[in-house]
Amino acid sequence: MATLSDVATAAGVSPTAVSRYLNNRIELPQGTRDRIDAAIAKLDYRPNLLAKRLSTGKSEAISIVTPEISNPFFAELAAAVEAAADSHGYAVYMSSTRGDPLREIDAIKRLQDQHVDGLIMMTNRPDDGTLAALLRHIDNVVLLDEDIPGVSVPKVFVENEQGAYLGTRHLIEAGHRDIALISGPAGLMSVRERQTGFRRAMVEAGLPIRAEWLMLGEYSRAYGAQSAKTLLEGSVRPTAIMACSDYLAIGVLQAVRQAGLVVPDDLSLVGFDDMAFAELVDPPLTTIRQPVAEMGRLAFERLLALLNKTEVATEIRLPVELVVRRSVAPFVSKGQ
Amino acid sequence: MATLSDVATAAGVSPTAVSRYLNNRIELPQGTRDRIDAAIAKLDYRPNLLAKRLSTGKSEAISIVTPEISNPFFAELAAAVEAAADSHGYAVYMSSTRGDPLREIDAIKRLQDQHVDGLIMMTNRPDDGTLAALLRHIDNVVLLDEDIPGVSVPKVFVENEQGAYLGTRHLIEAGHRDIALISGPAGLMSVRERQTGFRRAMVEAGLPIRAEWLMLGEYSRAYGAQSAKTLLEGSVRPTAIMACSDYLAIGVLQAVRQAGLVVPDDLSLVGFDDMAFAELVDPPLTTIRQPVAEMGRLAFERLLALLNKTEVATEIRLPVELVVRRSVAPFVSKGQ
DNA sequence: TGGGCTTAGTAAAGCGGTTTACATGACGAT
DNA sequence: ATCGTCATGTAAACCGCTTTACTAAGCCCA
Repeated sequence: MATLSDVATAAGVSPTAVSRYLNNRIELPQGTRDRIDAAIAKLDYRPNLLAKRLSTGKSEAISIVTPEISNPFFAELAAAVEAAADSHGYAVYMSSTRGDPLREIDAIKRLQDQHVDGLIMMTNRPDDGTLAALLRHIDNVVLLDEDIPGVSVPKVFVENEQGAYLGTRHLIEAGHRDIALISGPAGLMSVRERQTGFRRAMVEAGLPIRAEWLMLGEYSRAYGAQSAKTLLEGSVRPTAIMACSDYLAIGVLQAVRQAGLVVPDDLSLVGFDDMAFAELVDPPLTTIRQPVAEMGRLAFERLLALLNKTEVATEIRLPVELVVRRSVAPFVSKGQ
Repeated sequence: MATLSDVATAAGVSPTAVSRYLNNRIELPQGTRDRIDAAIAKLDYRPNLLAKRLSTGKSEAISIVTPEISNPFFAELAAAVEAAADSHGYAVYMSSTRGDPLREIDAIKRLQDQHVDGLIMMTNRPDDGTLAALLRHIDNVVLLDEDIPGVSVPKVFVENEQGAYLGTRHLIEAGHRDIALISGPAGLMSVRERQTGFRRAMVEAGLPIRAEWLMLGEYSRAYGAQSAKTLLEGSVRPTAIMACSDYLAIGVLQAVRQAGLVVPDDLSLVGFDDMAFAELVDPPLTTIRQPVAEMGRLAFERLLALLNKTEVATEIRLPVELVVRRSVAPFVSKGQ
């Protein structure tokens, strides 16, 4: 590979001149410019990014940390971030933590190594304070999708409370009164907020909330199935379920089918996320759509602003919307 | 951040000693080792990777190029690669080409910039020779999932021919004789091979292959739906379809439903890939499973071997397997 | 004719490591 | 006493680029 010096020699100028010319830090007469351009073309010179980075201390790269990149929700988020980053000339490192806190910490350390300029962090487990402590002294991080309490960085979330409210109200409007909630781990912001939205809709409609119908566990298909099974085996059955993720909803769907029942005839169901498969399952899932592409793009833009020091740590909330498909049916009283 | 020199000063030795000690290139007496270790701990020294890379010319990072990271198939592949890379201390750059050849070329250039040590490349469009020409002079690339003809690098593919053969034979064994094939773009290796497998099964069973039932287009849901519509509207209808990707199969599923028909009662269907949603759709899809995790892992290992010069350019074929679910029914003749 | 201002550059010191080649002192052997 | 050898390191160049501070030459103007 040709180096900057090679180009300089070939063009009969100093390396400094070439460097400054390439970075628009100097005005050179046409003749000199032509000689440099010719040398670059002839030698097929391409700057060594490593050297550039070492020298400038910037890497023009960011890292995105997801719990699991093979999860379509995070994959879509990552894809949106990547697209935005790419359009600004930033490369993207990715890492899946697979729920391992150590790997989350690793990613943050990489950032400290100046390996990358900034970090977009997604997590899906409640933090015990470790992450918060680590992030407290770092200022080029953006939190996406889920909060880590106690750190003040830009955050891009959705209207979780409103989402659960919309979903629950949709069920209530269909005539349901006995509605259960299935959600993720208790410590998570999204779980708390969605629960609040659920409660608001129920209270507003004057409906009772049964403690044993509030299932908080994890955002997984398995937990959805298990919770649904428990609910269906209870002495009193709900007629509808608000599931706080599509994965949970899929689990419910399978458990219901296994019990020989049918969604929505025997049980109405609303999901959350609107992942690609939501409209492919049977029945197509009524769910709360998160603007995933928008979230990813915005997160990158916040980060970029942060790097350019034009951003203060602020929290953005993106709207969600109810997508009506076919997993909710009007309530028909048992007596009929 | 503390530097190597800081550590050396604190430990009362030269930077050389510290560097060599950290890289196991020198034997030092216990006392010296302890002083260095203490200095590292006290200063919280962490090596600057950029400097290290510039110096060694290695980046301990690879890049993975996918057509679209939000596509679960590629996301799973990427996740597997990432996991393998991570366990060997390699970081992973990701880029989605979104079908843009320019972005594929970009990724290769990044490699040449020594930005990364190696590249795992996935593509899903036939190459017009541009990529092949670019890759011809590069030796740290591994091709995954799909071929680029004319380049001799390690390749990790699946038994495409056998997969389509198994799927088609499964349909034949269920009594079907009128079987259509829906697949991706004509120029692709996987498409060619799967077509061959399909033909082999048909010929073996003495069944005719109708040219108008060979649909080659693209691996997308839309094309699956459109092809199914065409097939259903034809004067003679197939009773079964071999779809060469689960995305295609989903499209078929939707078109069939739209036509007021039912899978598998009116039409049997086999997919290819066994993506996560394959068992979630209605009916759960009988399909050909690709060992995605294995593919990703193996691809990384090939690349690693390549970097260590212990690998010759060889092509690996991974076995696929038929996963029977509920989208295939025995053929019942119309007369009944 | 010399002082100041432009123009068109350059020298050299970093950035933070790695690596090659060499140095110093102690010790054992002759 | 001297030589060779081993143990224990070190000096300095280098990776390829950026950046700060400086300079040489030319020109204008008084």
